[in-house]
Amino acid sequence: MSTNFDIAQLRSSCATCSLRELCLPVGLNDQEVHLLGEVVSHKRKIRRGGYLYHTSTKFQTLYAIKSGFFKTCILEEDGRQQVTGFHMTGELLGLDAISGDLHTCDAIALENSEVCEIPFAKLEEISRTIPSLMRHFHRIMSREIVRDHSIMLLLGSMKAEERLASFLLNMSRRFAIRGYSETSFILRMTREEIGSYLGLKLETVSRAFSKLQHETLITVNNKHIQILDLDRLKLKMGNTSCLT
Amino acid sequence: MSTNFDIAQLRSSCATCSLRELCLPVGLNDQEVHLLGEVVSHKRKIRRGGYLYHTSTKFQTLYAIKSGFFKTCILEEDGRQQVTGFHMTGELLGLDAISGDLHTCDAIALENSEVCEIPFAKLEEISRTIPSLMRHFHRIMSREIVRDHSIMLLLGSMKAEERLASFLLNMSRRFAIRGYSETSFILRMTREEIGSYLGLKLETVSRAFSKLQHETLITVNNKHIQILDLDRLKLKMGNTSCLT
DNA sequence: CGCCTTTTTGATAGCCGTCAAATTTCGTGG
DNA sequence: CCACGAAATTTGACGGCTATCAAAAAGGCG
Repeated sequence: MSTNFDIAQLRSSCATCSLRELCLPVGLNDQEVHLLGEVVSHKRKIRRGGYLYHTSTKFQTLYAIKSGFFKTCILEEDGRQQVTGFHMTGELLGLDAISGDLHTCDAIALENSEVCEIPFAKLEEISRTIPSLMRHFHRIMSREIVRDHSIMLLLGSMKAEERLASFLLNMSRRFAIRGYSETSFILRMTREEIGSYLGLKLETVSRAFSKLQHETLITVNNKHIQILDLDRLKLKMGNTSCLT
Repeated sequence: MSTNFDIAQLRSSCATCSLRELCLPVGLNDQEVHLLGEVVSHKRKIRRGGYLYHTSTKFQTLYAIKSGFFKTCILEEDGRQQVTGFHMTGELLGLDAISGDLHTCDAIALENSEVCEIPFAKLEEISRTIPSLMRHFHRIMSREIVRDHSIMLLLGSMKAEERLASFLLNMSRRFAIRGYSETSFILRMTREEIGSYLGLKLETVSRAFSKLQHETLITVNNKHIQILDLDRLKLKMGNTSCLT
């Protein structure tokens, strides 16, 4: 029975996870990954539309997305709302909550999803003995800051079509990294959610889709997007670094 | 002579720095602060208009602002530019560079300034033995992410006047924390830089200043701003959390 | 299959960007 | 300390982009 238990552990641990090279374990050796796996043993399933966490609830664990797709959004008292990000497999959720021990946004599943729970106190603890883990964790936080800066550039200086092109190229690249097609994919979010993320109204997003389609840069079939000319789409947005 | 040296060390170390409660040493005991001080011994002066670092240069050290005022901005190949932040004493610069070992923005002094150099490798090293340092460093990075999210909200959903009100309230609060007046201060940056930060053109910023002045919410004398009614100014921006 | 949500498209209005010119401020050198 | 020129700021007029309002069409879930 001990054997069965070990196998189950192994199965669900970081060591054998297909996302090992995308997620927190990047750069760790086998022994280190094993240690990390013991900290990250617990998992959680979230149904489409369900909340992974709510704003203002206590923060104790980070979450790594094992499968599925999430959005995070902030909601102000006055009703103002904004999607701050869309999140795919291997990405970490909850980094914003470290600063105040409370979640500062809602995380909502856009399809049935599964996450790995990473108790933050334990992560800090073991990262003291695994320098490469600490370093990679710092890189992940820093990358989030860089991402946010490029979204600020987008929101501050791009027109609707440029924003949408930028968004599609970003999606394309992230799908490609995960082994999916970079030119044909299904968007999990609504036009309204895209608009909130890009600082546009849903009608403007819809119009921008139509415009890009008329210019034969993409094909739009509701949520199914096909990119017909990646290079020309990149030109659209002036060769900026497209939401790194 | 050994005595003189020790005194000099002490003088320039974190232990006696007036920003101890604002900066990296928050939450550390005397012994820990002393250790940190040895890592942070080197300082650097930057003249107004000078660069602390350039985009794409190698990253090795973080900087804590000892005195003065900085802006950070990203510059795209196509000429698109955006101010990503204004930075005051006690704040850390360079966090964005951790992810790729290269600086992703320019940091420029808006007045004669002095910074403390924090070799990042050494910071990671000693934070392994000082858990409270590691924790606070994580909080600082996380806070940067939260700040960026609130700027995204601002850029994505606020009108010009609301953005400016939000910006002024943010400045006000940060001056107050540092012991300066929260209702009367000198802005170090130009209208164009404010506009770049807020996703507006300089003329629009100027008009928004005039509008707020006509409504007797503030008094504007070029770079000198006086806030006449903090509460009404907060109402202006719909009680959002004003660039936390 | 039917209802509800999402998306598309059109018409109109308002905010902000652009262009322009006058005025003030600031930095430099005499 | 003053004077000059460059830079920054303010204000006006106009146009374009996007929000808003509205209605129809398409898609999805029970």
